[in-house]
This record gives sequence, structure tokens and C-alpha cells, in this order.
Amino acid sequence: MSPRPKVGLEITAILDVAGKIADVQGMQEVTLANLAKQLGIRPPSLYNHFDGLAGLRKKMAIYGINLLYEELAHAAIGVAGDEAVLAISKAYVNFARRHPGIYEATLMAPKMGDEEVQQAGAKVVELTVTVLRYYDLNDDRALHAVRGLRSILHGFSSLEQRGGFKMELDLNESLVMIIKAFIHGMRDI
Amino acid sequence: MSPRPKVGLEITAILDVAGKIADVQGMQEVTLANLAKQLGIRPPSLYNHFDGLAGLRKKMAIYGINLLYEELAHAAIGVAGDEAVLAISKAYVNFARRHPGIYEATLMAPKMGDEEVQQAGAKVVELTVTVLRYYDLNDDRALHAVRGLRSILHGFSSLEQRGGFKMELDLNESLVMIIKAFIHGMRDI
DNA sequence: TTGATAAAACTAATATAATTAGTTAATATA
DNA sequence: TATATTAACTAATTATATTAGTTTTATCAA
Repeated sequence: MSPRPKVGLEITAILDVAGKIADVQGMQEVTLANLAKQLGIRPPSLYNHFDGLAGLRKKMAIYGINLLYEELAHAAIGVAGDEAVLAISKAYVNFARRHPGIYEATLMAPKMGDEEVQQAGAKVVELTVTVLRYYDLNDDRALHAVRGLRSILHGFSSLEQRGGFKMELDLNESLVMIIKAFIHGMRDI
Repeated sequence: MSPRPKVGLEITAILDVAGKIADVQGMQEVTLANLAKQLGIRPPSLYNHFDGLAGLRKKMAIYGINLLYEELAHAAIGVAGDEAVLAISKAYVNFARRHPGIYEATLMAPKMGDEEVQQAGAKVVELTVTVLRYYDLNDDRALHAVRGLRSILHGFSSLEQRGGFKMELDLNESLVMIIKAFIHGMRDI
């Protein structure tokens, strides 16, 4: 029922290699040709593990979102309120800094409407909801707040990654001030 | 000194066509083969107008940023304070909604570090700075605020475009509340 | 009017990727 | 031991970007 493979490639091993290519050379260098070369196999063999380039990107997206989730969840342990929001915020942007290619992959799913990708992303959303529950925002306001926090974190990371912030001004200070201002405003207004 | 072209393609005409392909089919369908077919010429002829696919993407990025800038500038006429911030914010997300492909192109420059792309983007940043001057934030705080506003607008647009917001909750309401909260927080904190 | 110049098209050829079809080798299990 | 299944392989096709070299056409100056 489950024969042993010749080379014994595990999908996680493939994703590790693909992730390293993405982080070091960028997602545009994650080609089947490149990936196969790194793995020591021929490109068509990859089709035994995922459904072509689109399938690889989808798997990388899920892999990356789960990796991100783990780090966010870890950062949120034992903290609450502003401290917790700042902790996951810093964890988020640091993930994007340490894993630029994998972060890019998390956004590369073919119209994120995909079921599995959606599901992986839902965990991150739930974590954010949980952390924000501390503030006792009324129903809709809490959901707006989740959207706002996600927008800030993704927008900040994405712009930083693309070199969009050029001023001589500490980026971490910006992040902290932006998050504090937003949370304060959501409670106060 | 300036011979007339055979077909007479203007670079703006090319970018219009490329932009339409991007908006309707997505940036991944903006290939030299596709673009040439739409224009009724052969792919190599495009090299007379820009430097390959990378050059096209760069030109599309500048074209898109300028288009975006025009709409933001128009939205900011005759308004100030919260009203102005909300006006450019709505204009921003509406641009991304009406021109998903062109918006994508504005982010596709090869590591935005490019001089011309940087310069086009600077106009958008300056517009934001101008609008925020109303609040008399002290130096650094004003710069942090610009970064925050850009992060929110880009993050919100990007996530909305990728179907990242799935809850049954009005998106425009979210945007208004997020912006108001952020601005309020930046002044108050 | 005519001939040089320059822009912008062309054809032909090459390199790289993704993908499909069909085949083969290795191994777990019945 | 025989079979089924997995995961590799080769060979071939298609699509794209790109380069090299050529041709066409229109402007402008002599």
C-alpha cells in the first residue's frame, strides 16, 4: 500500500528547499527547473508531489501561512492587551523580514479564494480576534479592528519589503506608533 | 531627424493596452506574446519601445502610479482634515478596485529601488504629507503617520483584492472606521 | 527631387520553462 | 514470491523571452 520512494522526498523537504530558494533568490526564481536541480531530480518528477507550478505555489502559500501562524501564536503566549498586539505585530513584520520569499509566497495563491489556503489563513484571523477580545469592542467594531490590524501589518511588511519606506526614520518605531495609534483610536472613537 | 513610424505606436497606447490586459486578465497574462498580438505586431518589435518584459513592467509601474496620483490629487481638491484623508483613502481603494491589474503593476517594479519608480511614488507620498499637515503633528510623528496611512491603504487594497476579507461586513465601513481610528489615535496619543 | 538617416517593423534562430505521455525501477504488502 | 503503487525517468511539445540581423517607411537636408 505504501512503497518506499527511490530518493524518498517528503513534501516538507521539497517545501523547505523551495522556501530557501524563495528567501534567497526571490519567488520568481522558484521554478520547477530550479527546484528540481536543487533536489537532484528531473522537473517532471515533481508532478508526483504537487500539481505543477500552480500547485507548488498553493502548497508554499499554506506552508508559509502555517509557519507565520506558529510564530504569531508563540509571540502571543502569556501577554494581553497592547502588549499582546505589539508582540504579534513585531512577530509578523519580523517574519516577513526573515522570510521575504516565503512571505511573498503566502500572498501568491491563485486568488486566495482557495479552500485550503483560506483555511490556513483563518487560523491567523482567529488568533487576531482572540488577542483583540481583550478590548471588549462591540461586535462589528471588533471585526473592523481585525481588518485594520491585518491591513496595517500586511501593508507595512509589503511596503518595507519593496523598499517603499525611504525616509531616515526607524522602522520599528513607526510600527509601534502606528499600532498604538490604531488600537487607541478603535477604543476611543 | 524624426521619421514617422510604420504603425505609429505610441508608448502610451501600448501601456493602455497592457493596462487593459492586466485589469481584465491579470498581470500574469501581460506577456510580450499577448501584448504583441493585441497590438497587431510581432513580439520582437516591442523591444523598440521598451527593454524587454522587465522594462515593460517598470513602465507600467510608473504609468500606474501616475494614474493613481492623478485620482488621489483630484480627490483632495477643496477638502481638508478628516474629510481630505477619507477622500484620498476612498479614491485609493476605488482605484485598486477599478484597476486591479494596474494596481498590481504599481507594486511589480523589480525591487522598487529604481530611480524613476521611486520618483513617481514620491509624488504620492508628498500628497499624503500635504494632507496630513493639517493636523500639525510634530516632525517624526508626521512621518510615522504617513507610513501608517500608506500601510493601511496598501494593505487594505491588497487584502481585499486577494479575497482576504471574507466576513459579512461592509468593506467601505471598515475602511472609514480604520482610517478615522488611526488618525484620531495619531493625534491623541 | 533625391538620397541619407533613423525609427520601427520584420524573420529566423536560440534558450529556458512548463507540461504531457509513456516507461521503468524500487519497495511494501498480500 | 507476486503484485500493486509510488516516484523516479526519458522524450517530445508548447509557450515565451530574447538576440541578431534585415527591411520598410517616413522625414529632412542637400
